[in-house]
Amino acid sequence: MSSTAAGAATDELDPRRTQILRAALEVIAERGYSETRIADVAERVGVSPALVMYYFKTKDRLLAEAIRHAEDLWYVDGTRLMEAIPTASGRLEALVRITCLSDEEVGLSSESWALWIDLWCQALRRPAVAAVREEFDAHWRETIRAVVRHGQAAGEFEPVDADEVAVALSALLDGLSVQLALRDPAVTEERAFETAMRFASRLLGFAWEPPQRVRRRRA
Amino acid sequence: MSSTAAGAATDELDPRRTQILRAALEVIAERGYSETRIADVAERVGVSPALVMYYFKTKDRLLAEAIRHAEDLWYVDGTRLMEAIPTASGRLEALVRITCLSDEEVGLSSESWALWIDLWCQALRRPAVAAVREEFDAHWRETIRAVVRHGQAAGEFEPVDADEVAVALSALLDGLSVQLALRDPAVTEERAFETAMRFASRLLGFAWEPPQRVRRRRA
DNA sequence: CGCAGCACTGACTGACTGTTCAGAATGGGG
DNA sequence: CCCCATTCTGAACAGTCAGTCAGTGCTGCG
Repeated sequence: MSSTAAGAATDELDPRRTQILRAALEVIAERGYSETRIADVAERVGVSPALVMYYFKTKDRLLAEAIRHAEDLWYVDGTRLMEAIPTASGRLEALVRITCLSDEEVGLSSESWALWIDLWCQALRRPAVAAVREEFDAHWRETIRAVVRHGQAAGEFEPVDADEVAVALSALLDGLSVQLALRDPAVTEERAFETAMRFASRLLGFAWEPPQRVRRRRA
Repeated sequence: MSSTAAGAATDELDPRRTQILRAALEVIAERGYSETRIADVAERVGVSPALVMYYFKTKDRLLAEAIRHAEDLWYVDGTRLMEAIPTASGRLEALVRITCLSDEEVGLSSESWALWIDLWCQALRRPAVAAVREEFDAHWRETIRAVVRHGQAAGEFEPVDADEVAVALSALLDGLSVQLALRDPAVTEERAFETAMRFASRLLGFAWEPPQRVRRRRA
């Protein structure tokens, strides 16, 4: 999943290290943060548990670095995809799509949202995790804000407060994603996508109509 | 906190039992679901750990019942408060207020949102918890939907799809509450409240202006 | 060759904690 | 007063797991 050419650069630095980090991410996604045992991670890599301790002095450190690693991967893939799109409304739609729809090329939605919720949960009590989370969220809102400003400069969007939009839209996306991650029957991926887009278009005053029942085109 | 006269009825049934449940909720809020030890709960009540096992055969069962207990408390307090308000827009504002603002008489916001995030996290993997969560969320959306329909019947709100509004508004509130629970500096309680209300009023087409800097009145 | 440094392991331990169990206290009914 | 059910406890058990440590194999270098 993900990180096709993304992690290549970091892989060069210390293959074993990033190999362990990736394994840790997989285990976290499967078993949850607090249920992740270093034995699991070691087994997945095919090494002894002691080696994991050799690279990361402690379990906390391993998990913290794994989370940060996931953050990096996500942004490398995400921003690359975004920059390929010219119009602001198109970019915004891409943003919404990668958070709501899982069948995209940037395919980390379903399981990575679980990881995201887990991150929140840990951030409640572990200051180290909280710092990563806040940083990540600030970055995310900044991304939205930039798209909004871009669209406003180009005359695509109305001149509303970009900060306000960023807070509101990111919150809405978070909330919808929680329902998706928990597979709530009341919130399907399409519904989440359309709800978020309707919200965004109304807020920013640009035209947007939901795709017809057919799988949508519109690169 | 909360449950002034609320838990009275259930307290009669088995005082010790509900005493343990309440203690469990406190510990969960402090230490987190997965870090909660039965020894903690026992100590808080002032009994031996074995007694906790005596009432609830297993730890999982204790925690599951504690969550359900919290759910009950929340709704008893919540609906009682809501029914005292006549207008739909007033009710909606009350809904938004009890989720965003912590200094209200229904004072479970700050720490109970932590419990809520924890609930999501556990629901990811434990089917039993997932069931409680889904039921709770469905109930919550139904509450919103009812208020919307009520307002539409009274001509306060525009005739938009009530389901759609319920999904969108509950998602927005969830997302904002996450930021509040994690004490993100970018999202203060007032800001969350105003953002949600602006969203709701725009969506439903009713007039709403943010309160002036002064602490608002308007019962 | 010999040596130093690195990646790596197996076996162990120490702490923690859910759970059990045999039995003590308590209190009401006969 | 005795009996029985209920409530409650202290102590021990058993499993799990992060973290340690002494030592092994390997590689490259002088």
